[in-house]
Amino acid sequence: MDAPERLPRPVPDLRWVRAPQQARSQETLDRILDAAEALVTEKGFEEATVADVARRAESSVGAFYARFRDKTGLLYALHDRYFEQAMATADLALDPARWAGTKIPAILRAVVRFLVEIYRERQGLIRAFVVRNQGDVEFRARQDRLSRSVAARLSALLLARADEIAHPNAARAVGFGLAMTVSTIESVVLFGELRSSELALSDDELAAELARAFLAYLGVPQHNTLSTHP
Amino acid sequence: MDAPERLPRPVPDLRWVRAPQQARSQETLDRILDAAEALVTEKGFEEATVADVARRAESSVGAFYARFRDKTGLLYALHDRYFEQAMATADLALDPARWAGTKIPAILRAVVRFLVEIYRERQGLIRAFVVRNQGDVEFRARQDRLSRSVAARLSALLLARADEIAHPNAARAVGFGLAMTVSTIESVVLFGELRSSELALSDDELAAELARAFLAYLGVPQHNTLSTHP
DNA sequence: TGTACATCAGTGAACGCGCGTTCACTGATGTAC
DNA sequence: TGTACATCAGTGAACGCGCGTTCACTGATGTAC
Repeated sequence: MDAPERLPRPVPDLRWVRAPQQARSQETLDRILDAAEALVTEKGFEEATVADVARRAESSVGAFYARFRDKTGLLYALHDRYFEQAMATADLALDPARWAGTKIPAILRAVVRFLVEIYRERQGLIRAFVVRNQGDVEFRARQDRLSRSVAARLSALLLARADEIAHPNAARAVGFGLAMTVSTIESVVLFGELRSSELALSDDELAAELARAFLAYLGVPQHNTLSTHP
Repeated sequence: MDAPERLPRPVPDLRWVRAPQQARSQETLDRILDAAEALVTEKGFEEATVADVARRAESSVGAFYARFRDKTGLLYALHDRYFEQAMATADLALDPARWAGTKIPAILRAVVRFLVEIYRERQGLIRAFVVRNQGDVEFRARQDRLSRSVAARLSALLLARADEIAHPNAARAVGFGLAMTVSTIESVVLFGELRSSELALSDDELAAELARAFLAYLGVPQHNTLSTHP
């Protein structure tokens, strides 16, 4: 769920990183990646200087370039780590077995709340990715793979319950509804839309309204909350 | 509606521009602003060089700095022009008189379609503003003023018809629904979300789905399209 | 167990590029008398 | 109607700063014999 920590460290399938040959350099690489993630989280990718990263990792600029082709390679490597975690998380969270016997409202409420939580927890890093999407086609393609995979899993779950959906085109509705949800989470959580208005919402309220909207859009009847199973 | 053209040119309330004293320099300023808008539209603000702008305006870098404190002043001036137009447009489009006797579904369908059109027409410029919002607090405040004003006008319109709305908190629903709508338009139109997926939508379809979602979320019954007045 | 040599890692000063900003100078417009 | 002077506009080469990237060099680790 909040996966950044100590997984067996899925060394990012190294297209963006020159493979270390000794344990020593593997450690350096780890320190660089961790330092970079922290800095990018704090100040964004453009604002995080290679020298910054090196210093924070208690390494050196030269060591950095021994591992990465260029500064972009770093962001790609960070995205690789994130990508692995996110995919694994989505697999778990959207596993059909897990939701057997559950109706759409309960599923969607849980999923939406979960999305809000993840975006909140990893705000800085995800923001850096989203910002990068503007203008880096290659990078957008990678993000697309992730969101499409999440969409596919969610679709499978919901379309298996298509009888609850009144929208004339259930497949489109699921996809578009998810897109609306994610877009809104991005504006609100990542970029603080609404923050200063009298409409400021807590994360719980945000999740509740998003779920309500999604369900209404699908045309799924919403029993006035409360019961999680019928 | 597509207002960039020849309004009496509301010379941007000149906090960001040093006022010209002669007709000649006024013309130069106009050329610079037009050139800048074109370039920013094409390549974004960061990517548009001061030298680029000067060249395109058939002016010079020095002339540029005779008018603008710095490069940022230029974006602010462009936003001033846009802001004036957008406010005027919103005033017209959301004037209560104009919608007297019309029910919520017809209003929302029109407004959403209109928003999609505007974002499509002025894609490049608006994208530049949105991108700038990430990281320039001052700038975000300006954008906020605009969106809040639009929200207020739309709220007035819809809350006057609150009896059509089933959502338990109509005011919040209108505000949040608009936020969802705008966020989604930004992702889809400005940043090409969904473009490559099998979910790719035309602008008409996008507007239709957005309106459907907004109405469903508000809890406004949707007579199967067709009739515009009751 | 030691010695020689090759490769891997790491260091940080120096380089260079892009771009915003300045500045010394030329020309145009306006005003005074 | 002209002349002198002040201010406004405009020009573009030169400056300087930030930052990514390179490179000559030192030290550590591994391998051969």
